[in-house]
Amino acid sequence: MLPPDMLARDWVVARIKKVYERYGFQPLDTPVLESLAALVGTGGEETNKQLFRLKTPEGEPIAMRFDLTVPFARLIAQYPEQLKLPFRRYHIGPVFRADDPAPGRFRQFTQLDIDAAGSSSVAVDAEMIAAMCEVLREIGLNNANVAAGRPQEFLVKINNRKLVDALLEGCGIGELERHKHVLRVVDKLDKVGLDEVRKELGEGRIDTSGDRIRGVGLSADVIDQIIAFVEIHEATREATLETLAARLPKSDASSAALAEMRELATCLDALAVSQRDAVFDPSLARGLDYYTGPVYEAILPAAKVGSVMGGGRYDGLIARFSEEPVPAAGVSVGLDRLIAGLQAAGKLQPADSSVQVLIVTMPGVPQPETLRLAAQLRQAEISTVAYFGQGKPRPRDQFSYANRYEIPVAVILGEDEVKRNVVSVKNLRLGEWLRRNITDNEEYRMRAREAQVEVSRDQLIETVRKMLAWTPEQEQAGQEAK
RNA sequence: GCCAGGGUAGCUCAGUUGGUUAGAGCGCCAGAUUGUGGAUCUGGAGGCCCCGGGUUCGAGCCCCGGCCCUGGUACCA
Repeated sequence: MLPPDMLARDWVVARIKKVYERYGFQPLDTPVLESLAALVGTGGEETNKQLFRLKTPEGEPIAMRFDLTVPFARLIAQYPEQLKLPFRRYHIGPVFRADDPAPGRFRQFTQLDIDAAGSSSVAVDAEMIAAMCEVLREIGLNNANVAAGRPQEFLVKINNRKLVDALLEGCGIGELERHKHVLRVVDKLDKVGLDEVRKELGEGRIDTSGDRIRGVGLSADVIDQIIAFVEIHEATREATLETLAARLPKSDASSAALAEMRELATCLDALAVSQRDAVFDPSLARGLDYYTGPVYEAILPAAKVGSVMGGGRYDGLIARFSEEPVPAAGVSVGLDRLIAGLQAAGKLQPADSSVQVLIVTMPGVPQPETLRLAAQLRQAEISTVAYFGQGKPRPRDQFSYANRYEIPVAVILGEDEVKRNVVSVKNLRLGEWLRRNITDNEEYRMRAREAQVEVSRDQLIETVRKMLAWTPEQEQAGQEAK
């Protein structure tokens, strides 16, 4: 990964960590490799196939982790003495899936997870959702102007496995396989639309490429019931719940699920999670098999990369590693996908480097002079590089270099400057701005030094700082003031 | 797996009914400009036209086979 991508990535990671720590999650790390037994069977058949399998030199079967949730569950189960519950941690690291790579889908990618073990309270789920929204806002997305007609920049969808289960069982669909088939089809709602989903739940349909697609084969009234459930979109989470309550088949399971969602709604309100940022969406279906309650997912509507964050409650997972059942909930951020999405939405300004100052030297200037200058700038926490390229250090090449790496300020140290104990400091962005409309070579060259001042050494830092703070807008305002 | 579209310069792509020396833009390098970048102008480098076979006087282009990529879709009992 080259510097422009790494700079963007580090920026995003730093923002996300800040939010996680604000919510009281502590950092933690685990090995990339886990014993195969720990990973198999935790995420359903799907994930078993996606495992990269290996062997230790001793012949033990191991595999590379496909997410950070399962290693977390293993950890909680393994150290009951050392970890006092409830326990919450965040975790950043690479995960691996032996899948066919697709847009926004990679074989190795980085996840940034938060998880909380040892509480079955929906308050924890609400905090997960609040943290998701806050992360997305912290990296520069917001929905504040949606009312004014601006597009939705992110959306967190919330559903509950228990609701879906109650619906399908109420419709007489008991078997797990058909259950999953229905969810797979419903998941396509955004992509293919209501009519196509309706067909696929019944007899099947012919898709745009002419392929026949096998349907689930449900009867018309069951399909109607599912569609009626899935298409509910009210203005608030509370209103969605009311409509939901009216349309769900009555049963103990459905009233329990509804009660849980009402409580979640109350908690979200208390956390001031905007109705615009996070909605109840009965059509949300999430793949992983271990979810047992609320599930959540974040999308960036402007980018077609799929979901960028996902999570939910998995009260049964830790029990697979220990006698003690431990309830837990968590959220994963697919970092690479999130960054791809931000870029697609034009929300990340790519930078070529984070260097602030280039020291431009002339032939005949002793290197120790240059290094002393660099040290002075670095002392002041200014990121500085001196040009030590091959060949004669022509100033033209050095300015060209600064331009290539978007270094905003040049500090020029020539024989003149050394002799008189001064430096020349040039604001390269201002220089570009001043000469932006010139097409005549003569004039262009004459105005080469316009953005440049000569200062004594003890004014250097102050001068550089001012230039770093420069923006075209500020320049515009200054000009108009005159 | 299936359907569709691709594979030509570092990148994005053009390439006429098959015609001899394969192009453009961007990028890169150099010069105009020996202490001043990005603008402008001039010049230059850079190609197993995916691979193998075939048709033809002649193939980047047509035919057959393969490989790879992209999009869509399915399967993952």
